[in-house]
Order: sequence, then structure tokens, then C-alpha cells
Amino acid sequence: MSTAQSPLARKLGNFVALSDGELEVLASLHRRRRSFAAGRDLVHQGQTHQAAYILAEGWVCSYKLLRDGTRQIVDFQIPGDFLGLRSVLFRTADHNIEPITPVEASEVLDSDLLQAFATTPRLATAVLWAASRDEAMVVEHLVSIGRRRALERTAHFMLELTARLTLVGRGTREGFACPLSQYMLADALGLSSVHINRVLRVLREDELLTFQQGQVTIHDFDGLVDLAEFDRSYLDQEGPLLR
Amino acid sequence: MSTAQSPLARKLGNFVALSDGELEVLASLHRRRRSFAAGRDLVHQGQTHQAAYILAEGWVCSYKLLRDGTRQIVDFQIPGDFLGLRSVLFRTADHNIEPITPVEASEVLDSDLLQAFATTPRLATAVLWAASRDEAMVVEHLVSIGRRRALERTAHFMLELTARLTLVGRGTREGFACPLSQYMLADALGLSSVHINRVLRVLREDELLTFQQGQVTIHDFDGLVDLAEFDRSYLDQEGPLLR
DNA sequence: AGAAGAAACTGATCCACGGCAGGTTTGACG
DNA sequence: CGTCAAACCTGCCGTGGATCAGTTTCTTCT
Repeated sequence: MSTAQSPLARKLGNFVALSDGELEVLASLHRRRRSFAAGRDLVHQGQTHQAAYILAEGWVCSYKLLRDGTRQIVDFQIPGDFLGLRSVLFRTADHNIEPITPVEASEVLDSDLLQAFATTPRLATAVLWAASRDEAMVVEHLVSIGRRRALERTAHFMLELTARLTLVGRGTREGFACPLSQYMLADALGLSSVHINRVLRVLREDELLTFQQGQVTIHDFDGLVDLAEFDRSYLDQEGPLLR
Repeated sequence: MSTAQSPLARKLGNFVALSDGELEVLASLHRRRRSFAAGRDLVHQGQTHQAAYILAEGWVCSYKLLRDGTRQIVDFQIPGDFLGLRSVLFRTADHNIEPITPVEASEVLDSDLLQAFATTPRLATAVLWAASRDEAMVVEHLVSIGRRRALERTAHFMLELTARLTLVGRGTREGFACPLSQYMLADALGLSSVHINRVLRVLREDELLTFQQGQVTIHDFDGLVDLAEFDRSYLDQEGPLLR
């Protein structure tokens, strides 16, 4: 196995044990490397003919703007995630995509992807598995916004991030580096930044979690899981399901 | 073309012009018909080895329950929609599925589906298109819950339903038959049933829309679209994109 | 080192929506 | 035709979170 795995390879490795050949096919998808600066939209709502990417480094967010200027961040993408797969199917993008940090990403042609799937079906399985897990997280997010109050909602979100980052080796249940501002957190959780600030203070005072200077530190993991009613099956996975 | 099309065939026909052969393949997926009574859960959270279905008749909802007894309805499925596709990938269901009305559905084996896709690639395109459109609606729903207030949120939801039902010929911009109770509406929109009731009254008094006795009547379609900031691209489609 | 601009934080006030407590209509069923 | 259960509707009051209007602390740039 290669020593310098891409985040995607690492992520998929959690679901399916990948052979050297499969890893090579994966690596071949990473030609066509691109860099993007933070803050400048990668994709605009309504834009057409969009490429898909695999995120190699950095964080990105997908959001929608409303008439009154508010926005809702639908999801964050972290290393190992696909970017704008849907905008390829749909001929026109239905949301904006903005890099939060400087970003490294590999452009993927749908033809390459289909090609890769055809030669290595297990890879297709792994990608589908990973994608459906990500989609499940969006659903959890929806449930959170609809029915949990600010404190539980924020706790749940932090655990989602922990789970996802752990899959690509960028986090542990002790914490992770987090480039999000409180404004972004607010727009993701459907709250005001003022209120997020207060919620973070409570989490800190209750000695559950600290979010400071780009670093999330988890003081009481089990306490958080309990508070947020976080589904442990997102965490408990040990080793690939398919060998 | 056959005279008695399934809702799924009708839905896909909006995206891809289907040949007689393709329609036949579609029809062949509808062997293995099943009926389900209203109110009895079709799938429980945590249940394993679940089949996928194509909904032929009736309405279904997917929801999650929280510890405190509240629930969040994530999505409704209407005729022509797939059911539990994700529970097949994931070995265990992460949400409940409950028929709202008596339901007719066809069980689909993943092998049959893959077979169908292999023989008729255009069908695969159509299904993917339809699926990504449905997913886009879930995203809109999330945005709604996060950033729109009750009135706009409810209006938006009604328009989502209108758009989806229109695709399968069960609705027009004049209205549609709607078996949802105000409680379900509340659980879908992240509101209390009391508040939904008030919102519906306002919509009625403003002569935008009436929801009574299982019937939604739209009085001012454009007014609703404007109020809800509804994305017209979900509506404006005239005829298949792929001929 | 100082200026300028983000981002983080805080207190006071407001309001959209929830919760409760009840009343009324509708429909199913014997 | 009477009974019972859902669903629907309404008024009142409580509250979680928004909004406003700042101050303070970090970053970054010169």
C-alpha cells in the first residue's frame, strides 16, 4: 500500500479494504490538480457546465442565499469529499460553493469516474457507501435544525464533524482543527452568530467542548454524545465492512 | 406508448423521452406488487435487510424520532418515488418509514435494477436525474427550515409538493389532493401543529392557498411563488431534456 | 509599532413561535 | 342516531432565540 494516501483513499478504506490496484486507480483520478483561494466562490448559483472535484486539502462550504441576505449553509466539505457531483448531473448549479480555506482539489471528468467504476466495481461500492453516509449526515442536519434546540444542535454538529474528520485522519474524539468562524457556524445551524457565541460559552462552561482559535477541543465526548442524542453507529465502525 | 403508464414512467418521461422498449423494462420492474395499510410502519429505525420499493399508489413519509417524543419528517414520498434505496446500501435503516394512506408498491431487487440499467442506459440517466432532483428538494427543505419563517416555509413546502405531484400528473397549479394532517405538516416543517393551523389561516385569509378536507387549492400561484422565493426552475420544465 | 478590519463577545430589548388548556367540527362505527 | 376519537381551531402566556448596538480581542498589513 502506498504511504502517502489521499484523503479519499483513506475515507473509502473505512468501508472497503482496497487492493493496490484499486488504490492506483484512485490515485489516477488525482491528476489535474487545482488550487483555489479562500473566500472566492468556486461555483455560483445558476452557473452552468460545472466540473466535479475531489477535495484533497482544505475546507469548503455549500450554501444558498435568500433574498433578505441571510444564507443557509447546507454542508461543509472536507478532504476526501466530492464536490459538485450534483451540478454535473443537473446542467445548472443550484447552490454556491465557497472555499473556507485555501483549497487543493482534483478535477474529475465524469468519463474518468465511470471508467474507474467499470474497471473496479468494489471502488464503486465504496464511493456509493461513502456518499450515502454523507447524505445521511445531511438528513441528520435537517432533523437537528427542525427539532433540536440550539445547544443540542450545536453539540450534534460538532460530533458530525468529529466523525467525518476521523474517517480521513483529521480528527479524534479529543478534537480537531476547525477553520470555521462563528458566523459560518451560525449560517450552518440556522442560528444568529450572537446566539452561537452564547451557546459556545455554555458548552465551554459545562466542560463539554471548547471552540477557540481554530481548534475544537472535546473535554467530555460521552457527555456530548448523550446531550446531542448522537447516533453512535456513525462512530463505532472498526475496520472495513467489505474485505 | 402504453396507455396505463406507471407514475414512475410518467415522472421519468419528464426528463428523458422513453422508447417503448424502455417503458417495457420499466414495467417489468413492477412485478412483485405489495400492499401496505396506512399507519403501520413499513421500516423501523435500526431494522436490517430491507428491500427497496417503487411507490405506485399512496403517500408515505420518512421520519426520525427524538428522545423527547418529537419527530422530524424528512421527506414525503409520492407515487413514482423510490423508497428505502439508501437502507439497501446501508445495511441498516437510519429512519422510519410510515404509510400515510393505503399504499401500493413494487418491491425492487437491486439486481433487477442494475440489470435494467445495464440494458437501457438512458433509463439509468433518467433515474439519476430524477433522484438528484428529489435530493435537491430535500436541500431546499433544509434551507427552508433553517432560514425561512413559518409562513414562507409553509408556502414553499406547498409549492414543492405541487411541483413534484405535477410531474406524475397528480397535481396542477390549481391544487392537488393532499392526505396530510396538520400534525404531519407540523412535523415536516419543524413547527407546532398549533402554529401550522394559524399559518394556514393566514394563507387562506390572504387568498393564497386553502388547505381543507384533504384538498389543497391554490388561489394565487404567482403570489405564493413570490412569497416563498420558490425557484421557478423546478416548475418551468416543458418536455423532456433528452430526446 | 500603529492602524484598520475581522472576528469574538456582551447586555438590553423584542418577537415569532411553542406550550397549555380548552372548545368545536368531522368522520367512523355500532 | 348516538358515541367516541381524531382532527381542527382558538386564546393566552411563556420563552428561546433574533436583533440592535455596541466593546474587546485578535489578525494582518504597512
